Amino acid sequence: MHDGPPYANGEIHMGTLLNKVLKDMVARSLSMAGFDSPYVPGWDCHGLPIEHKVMKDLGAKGATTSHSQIRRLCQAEALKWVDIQREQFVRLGVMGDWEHPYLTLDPRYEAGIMDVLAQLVEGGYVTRQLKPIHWCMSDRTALAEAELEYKESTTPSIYVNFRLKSGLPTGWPVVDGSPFHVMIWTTTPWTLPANVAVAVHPEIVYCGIEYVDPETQRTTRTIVAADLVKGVLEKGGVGDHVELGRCRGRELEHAVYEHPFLERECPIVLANYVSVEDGTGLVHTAPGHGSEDFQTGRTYRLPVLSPVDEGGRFTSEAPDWLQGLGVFPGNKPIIERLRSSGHLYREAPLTHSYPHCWRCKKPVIFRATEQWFIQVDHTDLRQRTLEAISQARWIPEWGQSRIEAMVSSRPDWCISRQRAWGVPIPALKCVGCGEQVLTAATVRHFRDLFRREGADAWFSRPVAEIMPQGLSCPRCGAGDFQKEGDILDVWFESGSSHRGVLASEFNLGYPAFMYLEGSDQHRGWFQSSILTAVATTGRAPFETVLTHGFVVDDQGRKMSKSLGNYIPAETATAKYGAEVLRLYVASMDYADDVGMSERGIKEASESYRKIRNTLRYLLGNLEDYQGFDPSTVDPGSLHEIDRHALGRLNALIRGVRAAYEQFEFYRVFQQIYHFCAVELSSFYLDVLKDRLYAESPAGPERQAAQFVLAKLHEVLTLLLAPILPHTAEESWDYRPRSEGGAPSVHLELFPEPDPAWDDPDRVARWASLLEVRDRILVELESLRKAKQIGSAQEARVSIIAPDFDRLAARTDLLAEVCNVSEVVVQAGAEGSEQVITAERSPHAKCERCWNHRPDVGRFSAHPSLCGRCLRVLEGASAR
RNA sequence: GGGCGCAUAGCUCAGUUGGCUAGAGCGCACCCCUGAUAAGGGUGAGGUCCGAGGUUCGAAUCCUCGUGCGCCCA
Repeated sequence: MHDGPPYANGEIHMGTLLNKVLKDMVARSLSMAGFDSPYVPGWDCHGLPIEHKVMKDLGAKGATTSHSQIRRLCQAEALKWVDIQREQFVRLGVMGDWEHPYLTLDPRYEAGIMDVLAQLVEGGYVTRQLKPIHWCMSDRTALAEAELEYKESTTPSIYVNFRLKSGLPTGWPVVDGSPFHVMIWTTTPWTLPANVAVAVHPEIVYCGIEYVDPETQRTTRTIVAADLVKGVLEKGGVGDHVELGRCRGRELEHAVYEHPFLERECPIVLANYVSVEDGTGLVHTAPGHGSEDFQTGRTYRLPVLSPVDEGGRFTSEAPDWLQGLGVFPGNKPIIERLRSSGHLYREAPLTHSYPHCWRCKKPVIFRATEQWFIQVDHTDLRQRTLEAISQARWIPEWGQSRIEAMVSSRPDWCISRQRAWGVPIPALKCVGCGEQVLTAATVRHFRDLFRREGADAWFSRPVAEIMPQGLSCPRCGAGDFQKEGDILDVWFESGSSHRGVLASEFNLGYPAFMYLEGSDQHRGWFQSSILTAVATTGRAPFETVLTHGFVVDDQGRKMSKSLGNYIPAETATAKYGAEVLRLYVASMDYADDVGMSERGIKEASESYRKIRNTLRYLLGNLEDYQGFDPSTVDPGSLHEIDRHALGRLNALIRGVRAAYEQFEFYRVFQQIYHFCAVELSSFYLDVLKDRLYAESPAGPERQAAQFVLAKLHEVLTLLLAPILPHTAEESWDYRPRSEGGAPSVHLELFPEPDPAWDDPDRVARWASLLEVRDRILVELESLRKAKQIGSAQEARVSIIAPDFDRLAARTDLLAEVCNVSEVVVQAGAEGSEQVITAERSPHAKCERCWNHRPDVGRFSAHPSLCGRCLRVLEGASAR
């Protein structure tokens, strides 16, 4: 069992609790099934949320605080939560090497990450490509989604006609001198220099129309989504139009248009995100300035243009009339240019939600920058990963199709982040020519450095001290370098745990037997782990992946603080106790989402008390059993019902062990609980009371019963141990000494069924016996309602049965299992119905055992006792 | 909008390849016990098997289309 590291930030929640408890039950049950089942917990310590928290605490000081100092604060923050969460996990009874967890900020772990990276670089997977990211022009920095604030902002909103050169749908009228256009809409005119395509939706219906522009009086032919024609023309003040043709978007694919102010011919492409909610249904596409555009660009191999520098000014790649201008001021000349060239259909200001920088509050832009990528299709990595996926076991099975779909369609993996709190990508930039040096040899050099000094060395020490000696630029041969500032995606870090934890340091073995996480990790950790593992080792880092659903409330809605259905794990544990919460987790089928509620926890408490009280009763009646050797009990002295109980216990052992093997803890719970409540509490233990309380304390009758009680106690305690570790341990401590065994129940193995108690004939006999019992109990109930009796012992049952011979032999047993004082059977006519009647016993009640017996009163020395009790008492006094 | 799932009693779960009046435990109601007592026992009432179509002699079960909820994307 390899632990997927939770994020070291904040209190644990019910989802964390669910995950950790399930892992613990897996690890403990495997241990008791005879496996070596170590568990090394881990924590994910780097990443934006922690850095974000630290920066917020720093406030204005943040801007002037050094990277190294920020990193020190982040580390303190992460370690603080590691301690808090560790305490909470221990409190939940999760068994693991808590003194030696793995932390992603541990230098040994960081070295493991570098080791994986070196191998990927060596294999040629790692490349540098342009990718658009959120960029603050004022702070000159990349921003993560969490660092954006969405506010209302007013921008120009323009409709532009791009002249179509070819690809008009067949059948549409072609007129010389009156070309068709495609009309696009955008609120960021400044991105038009980077326009390389127009996207349409394959299924949306588009209309070719002809209208007269009210301003220029020019007749124009253009294409707009059919649903938007009316609105678009109204906005432009156009009265009439003529429809010239209709087509689906897919018919427009590969048509070619001319860029409105650059010498560039661009294609119409298809994209599923295009909608008719606003605009024209045709989307201006600039892969350098938008995330979706970038994806579409990858599909169609479009160039990623981003003629904008760090300060948000147009570069020399932009037309000369824009160079040096800021992007927002650039809107105006672009619009004027479009107007004068006749491409502009309409312009108006629009106020809409727009992302702003969390720190300087200014609007941000999308700007393409160079990022490090892992190429998913290099040397067939995607196919090899899919193959590895098919060789792992996925529980539930649909997890496989889920991750397969994701891996099949995932883009290249961008592994660089422009942050402070993480493990650096140790790329060196040649001061002379700007070449980025990142080779397997340099990465391994830094791996060794990080192992010695930690990744902080990258940030705190000058490049000359830490760079490989004698390194020269492979392109220009110069020897001066500077450190690049990017860090690795945290998914790369945790996804490397198979190296830093499984394959080294902790001696856990590779691959892991199991990864067990929530189903969201099909996109997260499972995927980052298997990709890096297949690329570096050729195989999956796990044999089995078990996933669980999410914690929802009792109505199936997600838990959130704002909905008011949130149950804090910490307070629930304090209020109800770890064992109750563990039992609650165990009682539900985690493959689906698990519904949790205060009421549900209360019900789990009830179940827990029933189980606990059953164990307590067993122990209570074994009080004098210490030192007694069960092996001296003659199996022949066991009653029929004792053998029945042990047979049922065999069935329980088999059922529960099978459920553990399938990790179906709710079946473990259902079976154990049912056994405690139905087989024991309401039946066997109730029936046993006469022997336990009234028979001679050390006599064979009572000792036979105690023999069974000890067995029941031992088996139940062992079977419960993975789910209720504290309760089981406590119960184990009180077991009869003669049972021997390990000092802790958690060092024991699961019990085996004893074939001596298997008897198919007995099972059949008891099935019919219990049917008769059910009918007797109904009769007793009507007698009770009639106020004839209170307890069953006050009753005498008469049965008139056609199968007299079979039943007559069992009258004692019937009386025993029904707790009545007497059962009498009479022969009935052949083929007649069985008739059961009950009445108040005519006999006197024995003061000692409370049975109503005919011989009560016959013994002058003890007129209130029955013969059995008199014998017991005389035996006791004779001693 | 797309991918993957889930839906049987108030709750947690059964319900084989379609085949008895859809089951169990808990909870609930009522009753009993007072030698498991912040316990124990008994009886009983609870179901539009998410909905609508379809296949079939027969559907909780198979098919189609929906609805609701969840995770991941967009």
